[in-house]
Amino acid sequence: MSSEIIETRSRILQATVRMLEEHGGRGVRMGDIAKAAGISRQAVYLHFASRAELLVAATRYLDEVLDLDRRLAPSRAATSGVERLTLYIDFWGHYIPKIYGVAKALLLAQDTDEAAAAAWNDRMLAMRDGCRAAIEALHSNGKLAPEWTPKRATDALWTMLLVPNWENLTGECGWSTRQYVRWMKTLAKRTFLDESE
Amino acid sequence: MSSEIIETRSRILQATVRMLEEHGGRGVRMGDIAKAAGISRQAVYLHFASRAELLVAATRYLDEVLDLDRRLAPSRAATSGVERLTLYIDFWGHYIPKIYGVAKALLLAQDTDEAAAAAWNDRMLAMRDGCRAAIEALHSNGKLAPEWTPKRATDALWTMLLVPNWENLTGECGWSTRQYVRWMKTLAKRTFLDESE
DNA sequence: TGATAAGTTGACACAGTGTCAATTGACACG
DNA sequence: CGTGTCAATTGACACTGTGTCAACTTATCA
Repeated sequence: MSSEIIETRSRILQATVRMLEEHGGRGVRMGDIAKAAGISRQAVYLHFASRAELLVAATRYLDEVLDLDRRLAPSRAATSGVERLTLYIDFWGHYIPKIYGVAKALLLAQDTDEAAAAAWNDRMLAMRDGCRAAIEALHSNGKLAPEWTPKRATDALWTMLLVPNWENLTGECGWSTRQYVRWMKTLAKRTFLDESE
Repeated sequence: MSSEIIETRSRILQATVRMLEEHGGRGVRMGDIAKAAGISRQAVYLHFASRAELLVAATRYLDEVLDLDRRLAPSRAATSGVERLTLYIDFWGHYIPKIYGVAKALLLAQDTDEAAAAAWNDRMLAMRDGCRAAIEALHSNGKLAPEWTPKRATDALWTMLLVPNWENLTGECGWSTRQYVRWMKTLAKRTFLDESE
């Protein structure tokens, strides 16, 4: 039955997400995932053509489970540029830890896997688009500090919000995600906001 | 002769650096390096026990060739905290592109290789220490903005200067290293400097 | 009863790292 | 002149993980 196909498929995806979260995205093999899903390694290949494809599907699955659209809604509904900016940072900052395992695995797979690299890239470009929208909103409110063009401000905001920055601050430096988010908001406001008036 | 040993060893290191630079640190195999050095793959193992060890040696070799100490001297000789901070960013910002190939390879090897992960970590901790010294200098000048403790300011500066940020801005965003350095300096001054007085 | 489709088992190709043993070739020393 | 030493070579091989293939099982639907 097709409902069983779907069931197995999502058991695999659940197992993938769980394993990657548990191991910080490192050293999780196809066989480990299969075992965690209670099926044979080969059965995984009946549903996903390659490890990269599985990882990509897992990120999509996570987006769905975590209801990405609902989380994005507040920043999209913001009435001012500043609000949009801070709400977007809020969203993304709290989203990173939830997807970190899968994201890290995808990031590491870039080394050997062209498809994984492309998928990660796509993902980051989507995030960039959120940054662009926030900066654009600020700009059309006339609140973007004059030294910035929208393009360069987008570059800068995007880079600030990259996963490795969160990873370093919360991992190596011991910051909480809450502290991370607070700093990113302050930094973004100080950097991009035109205070004159 | 021991001079020949040294000669071969450094031919390997040169080849390693060259190959990694050419390929952005990706997909360079032991055999490729051997071929580039004009010896057999096995001969590489006569000088370096593993790929990770070779990569670590290559970073040390590069530090020597590029005269790390000389480059570090200006910031160490700075007379004020602000000067120390900006000169350190100058140093590091211009150093990254020179070591990028090797650094990226080490970063990617973290996935499979424990030793590579440890080596990269060491490296980053050394960089952190430079950040700490700059922040400390600022602090003892009474110029560190009051909302920062030295530890948290060090965390923040260190994270800002991480390789992936340079990678993203110069790679994906098309910034020049000069633009990158300029922005990092501005950002650091705005963020950490106490302007009151 | 028989077709279809998911899943299982086990074998295998392939790439890349690292190991091992036997051999070559140069050079130094008595 | 012969001998020992040592870097380097060649070729074989173990190991790990991904991905493929073929034969077989099981359940469901018609």
